[in-house]
Amino acid sequence: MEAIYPPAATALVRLTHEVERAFNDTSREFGLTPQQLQVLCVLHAGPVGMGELGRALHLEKSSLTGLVDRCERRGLVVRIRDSCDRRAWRVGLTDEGERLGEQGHQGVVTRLDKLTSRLAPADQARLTDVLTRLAALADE
Amino acid sequence: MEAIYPPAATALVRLTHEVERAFNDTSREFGLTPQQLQVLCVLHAGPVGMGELGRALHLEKSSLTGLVDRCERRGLVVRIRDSCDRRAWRVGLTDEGERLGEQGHQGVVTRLDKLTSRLAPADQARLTDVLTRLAALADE
DNA sequence: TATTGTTATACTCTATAACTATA
DNA sequence: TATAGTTATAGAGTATAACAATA
Repeated sequence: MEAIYPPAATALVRLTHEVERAFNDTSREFGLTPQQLQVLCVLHAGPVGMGELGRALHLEKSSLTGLVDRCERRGLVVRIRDSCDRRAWRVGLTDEGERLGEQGHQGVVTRLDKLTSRLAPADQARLTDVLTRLAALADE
Repeated sequence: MEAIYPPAATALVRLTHEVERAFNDTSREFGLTPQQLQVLCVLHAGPVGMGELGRALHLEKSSLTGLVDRCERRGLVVRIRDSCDRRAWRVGLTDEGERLGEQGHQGVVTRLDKLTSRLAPADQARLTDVLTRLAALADE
């Protein structure tokens, strides 16, 4: 697969596989799906509306309905009526969701750190610096 | 989501979303699923056995059977009997699979280049350098 | 006996279209 | 009329377990 990508894209795609692997392995370790772990990560910052959650995850609203349903059924999240708009819901973590989100996050970070820590310290600093700058561009 | 990751892992995860988005958008543009495009990318280097393909994609063998079935049904790949082992199959691209693989690859690269090209030239060089080194570590 | 791959089964994930309820 | 979210439906993706054929 590497051969057909130019350098920067090659490496980005290659590393994406590692991040996906970290998410797959970690979520499985805690009896979650990768998508459920994603939800827990997004909600760690606090409850959000379904619309906002869907945009964060790049999902159609009906896809999100199902995902939140399954998360709720597993006791990870709860739907709370929006106090201002009776059509809307906010989604927040349960204690269990908070706990698994923390542990899952830690598992992903640990796996990724295990990889990046093998770089020379100067390279680690450069990696963080350039990636952070690139991530900022992607956010604009 | 950013808030709970330390710098390097944060940016890696954030950029993974961009790569996934590039794959999602591109594959959709060509009427493929992201997983099917992945298969085309792996097979671009030449036919491989089911076992090797499964390892490359980190899939259980039964999952791969289904994925290859659907790719075959769409005319993207063909199964060819292994000449040495009558239990085994090799999977290769059809002309259509080759064509869509090329175009899909180009679409992903174009999207990612559009992002990285916004970095200063010196940063682009640093990005490629460090990411390539990190990818090499992940391959060991 | 061990290995290669498929089948059977059960979920999860996702999108499109149609719908309900509220704004 | 427009928006927030759900339901109905269909297909894709994945894993586990049991199985067939070959080594």
